[in-house]
Amino acid sequence: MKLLVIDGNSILNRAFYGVRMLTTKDGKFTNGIFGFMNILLGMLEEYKPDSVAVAFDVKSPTFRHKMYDAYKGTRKPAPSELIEQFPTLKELLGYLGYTVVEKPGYEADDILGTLSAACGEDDFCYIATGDRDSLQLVRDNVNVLLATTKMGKSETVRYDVEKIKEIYGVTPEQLIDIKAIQGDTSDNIPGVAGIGEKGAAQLIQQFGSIEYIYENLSDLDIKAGMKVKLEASRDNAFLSKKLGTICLNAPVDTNLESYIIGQPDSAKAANLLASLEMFKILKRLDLRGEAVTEETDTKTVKLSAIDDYDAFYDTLKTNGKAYFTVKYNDCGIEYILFKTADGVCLAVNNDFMFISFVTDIFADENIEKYTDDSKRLYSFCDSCGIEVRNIVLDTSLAAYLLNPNSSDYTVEALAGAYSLNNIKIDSGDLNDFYETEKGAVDSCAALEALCVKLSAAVKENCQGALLRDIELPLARVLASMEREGFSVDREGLESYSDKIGASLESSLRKVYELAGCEFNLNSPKQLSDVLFSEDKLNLPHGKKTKSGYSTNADVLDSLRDKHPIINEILEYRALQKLKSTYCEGLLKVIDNDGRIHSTLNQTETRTGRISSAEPNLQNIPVRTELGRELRRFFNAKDGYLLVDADYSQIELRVLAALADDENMINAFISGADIHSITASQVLGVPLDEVTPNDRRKAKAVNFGIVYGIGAFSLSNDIGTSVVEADRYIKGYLANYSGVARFMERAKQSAKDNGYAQTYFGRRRYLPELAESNAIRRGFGERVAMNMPIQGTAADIIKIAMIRVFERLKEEYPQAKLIMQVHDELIIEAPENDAENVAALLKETMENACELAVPLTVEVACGKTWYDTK
DNA sequence: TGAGTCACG
DNA sequence: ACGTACGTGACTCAG
Repeated sequence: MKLLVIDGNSILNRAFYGVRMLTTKDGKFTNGIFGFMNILLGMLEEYKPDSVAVAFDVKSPTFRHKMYDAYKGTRKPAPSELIEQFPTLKELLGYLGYTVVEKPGYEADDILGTLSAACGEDDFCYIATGDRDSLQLVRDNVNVLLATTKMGKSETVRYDVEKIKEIYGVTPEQLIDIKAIQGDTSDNIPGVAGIGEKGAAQLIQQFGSIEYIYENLSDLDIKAGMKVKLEASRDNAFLSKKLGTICLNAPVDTNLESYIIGQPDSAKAANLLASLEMFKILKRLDLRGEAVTEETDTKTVKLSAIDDYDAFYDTLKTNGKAYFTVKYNDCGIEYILFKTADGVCLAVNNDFMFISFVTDIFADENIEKYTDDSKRLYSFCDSCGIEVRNIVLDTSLAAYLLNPNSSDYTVEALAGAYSLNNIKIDSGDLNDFYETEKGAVDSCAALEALCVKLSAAVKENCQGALLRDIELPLARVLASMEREGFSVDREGLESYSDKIGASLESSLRKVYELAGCEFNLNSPKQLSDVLFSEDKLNLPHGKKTKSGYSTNADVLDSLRDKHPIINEILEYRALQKLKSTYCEGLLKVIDNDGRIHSTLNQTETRTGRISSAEPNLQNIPVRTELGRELRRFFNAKDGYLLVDADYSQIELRVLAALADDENMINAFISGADIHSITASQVLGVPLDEVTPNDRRKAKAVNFGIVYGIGAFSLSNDIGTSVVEADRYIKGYLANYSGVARFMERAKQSAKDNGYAQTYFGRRRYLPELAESNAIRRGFGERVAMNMPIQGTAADIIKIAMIRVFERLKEEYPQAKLIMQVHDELIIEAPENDAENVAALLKETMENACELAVPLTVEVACGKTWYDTK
């Protein structure tokens, strides 16, 4: 019999602290269970036991923290986030067929000991724990699998008798004697006062046991000082040995047969895992098949090839709905899978009929389309002139609205999330196809049911309009923007790159000279060594990071006048960034058409913004002149101009409106500079007496408020004392009392609902608000205040994008929207249309949303992006 | 792969 | 006593 005995408390503890905080959408904490299952599954795969017992302490679990305990002499109770995971884990283990063993009055340790001792000659026992104390249980047929969590990755190390000998130089039983001398404050084991780890180990290595040592104490070759210590703690040493010995005869069932892995209750296990949103684990356990037979109704779906396109089209027309997924390859569409009432139907792109078939279907206004990646579909269809009409659901967009705190919106993941991944495929003649395209077929089989669930959930959340009027139409706009791309002057960028490269080299040489040595300046670690080591420049160091002292711009800035090297390093950093990220990075991604086509992600951010990647065109430099020069190479093609418009202070205006703050609303209506007005009101001075410095501070507070500011950070930002920063904030909130009330309301509402939301009903779930860790809870509160503001602004510009796109198509079809930078839109328009397009753009953006404050837009035309500012 | 840094709104 | 403003993406080093 091969037995795996797990110290449930210890492994769950390790897992909890080793895995980043995870929660389900409704706020249940799951990171410990997740880590536990990963460790368990890893062990099951590696050691293949036929019996499994999981031991738990019955008393409430504690958080063992040696440093803390050494100081306090007690144990800190485990946080509620961990405690609440115990019952669920036990339930799950039960469903999976593993025996949970608990005995009041006994610790998990004792159960491990007892079960391992119950193993006979023909048995083998693995003990899984994170606690080194259990190493004393190792025998010829008992190994300990010690789980350690290093940098979020769990690793288990197997200890057998030899490994113990190698590491500790003693037998497993002698570990008890070492500990009896050494003691352990966290376990209240006194040990011998004055002798620690090293001394204890040496004594036992040399003499074997405390019994032998004390029986022959006077004769042994031990230093006199140590003998005195030993003598003084004689009673404690024997007491400690007793305390440190793990019990081998706890009153638990020692018949190993009882622990043979039982038949899992697959349905319950699958349901529980699904409710914990652990789809990876679910998949790894492969519970799919059996889960179906139990309680959910079995669905077998037939996979067949469409042989008659016309007949198939007719059935779609009759239904008025088409559920489909598309597989693309280099040449276009490889095949399409349709989910119908009868099953999954395959249309392969292998004849001329196929294209006319899909063209007709996609363009058919009367067929509602349900699919999984509408942006890609629009993009492909645009590229070959196929119309796409009436997409009513995109699973990724719906799921993103339901919960943006996710990173995987594939149908596969979503089917898992909604427990729809238990559909069997009857592949018939298409067995070969199914073998190679299993994932796609399984996904399509779940598509219809998934759409039903997602639609219902969106409706329940009152997010139907958000989906229908914003996200779905936006996908088409983004597809077009990606396809259009941004024209770039390659030669100009190359020569700029050379120029930067030359400065970079000379800058590097100057740094080496000033440092008196050569090193890798790109390595913060090496730089920190050069700057702060006593034998190098020995500059005063600031805050520390995990791997040394920070060398970031803030720190360096404060050292500017301490050493001439600092300026040069900052210069080097700036140049290096321009060269590697912007010159080389951008040159690499200029397409054959001379344009850069970045990807605009619609389901990436938690606030509802879109993001740009490969390359990111939303962070092209603008704040320094040298960086801003880069924008000269982003241009309009021949005969065209760029039309660039950006919202003025959109987030503050949204805040004023959401907060319904009369003061702030009037400030915006007056049309004067908001930062100056703020300074004037908060300081109680007339508007024309506001100094630039006052304005600068007010501006910092205005920004900070949007982020859920604290006095500390503000003081850092504007270079005043924390006390003074606090005064600013207090004054600000007293003046804008509506804003103060809004912030409280936002926090309370997020706490009550579990999520923050925008004006348009976009949600962001905030499990952080339920955490006991004050730092993380504070973060949750700041997000609760920020998300409605940032998110509402994001919603507004999305609406503007859709309207601008539609109007351009109608009125100036040659002008194209090509870029969005959160509060800025860029159009490439024919020179002759540019002025009109500029007016259209400004008007559409300003009227995207009716708020209590006006939205104002500044617009400019130019040949390059640089020229539009 | 994660940490550190820095570009943008 | 803690750590310290929201949201992104890319590059580099080092284990």
